[in-house]
Amino acid sequence: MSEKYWLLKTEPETFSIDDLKNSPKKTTTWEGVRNYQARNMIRDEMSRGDLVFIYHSVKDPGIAGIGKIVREGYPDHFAWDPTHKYFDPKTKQESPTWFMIDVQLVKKFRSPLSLSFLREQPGLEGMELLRKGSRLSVQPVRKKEWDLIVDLAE
DNA sequence: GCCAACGTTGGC
DNA sequence: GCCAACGTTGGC
Repeated sequence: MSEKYWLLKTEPETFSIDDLKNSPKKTTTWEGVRNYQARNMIRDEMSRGDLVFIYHSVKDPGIAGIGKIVREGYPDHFAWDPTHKYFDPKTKQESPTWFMIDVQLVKKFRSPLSLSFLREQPGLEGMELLRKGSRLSVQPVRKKEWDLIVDLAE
């Protein structure tokens, strides 16, 4: 069973790779995904040990580094907290709608790979991230794309 | 700030 | 089940 590769989006003004770096054990919960397609990947497909790119969206968009899934999908309890911004009144404790994972920092890139730089790279044309209108906050990454990007970062 | 792309909601 | 209206995401 080989590890799989993913990309996780975050808005750095909400939670950045530096926040992850400064977290205890460099590990954080990754909650708040409220999209069914992304939920399905978190709940059904991600495994402990899979690697993820940490992608910063909106402000200086680009891949900032690498993380590792250290806990597989489990119910996102923030959905049941009425005071929390991720509260979802429609989901029930008996049948959780939303799931979260725990992610540990593996490395922060010396300099992030910007979206515009990635667009220029031969071999990445088919990447979900680069598709016009791509909004998924959790995306699968092909092994060849993963390897190419890791090479570019070094 | 603009706006294209996309997901969700709700009337019918 | 269709689809218009609306809200959100996110690049630029």
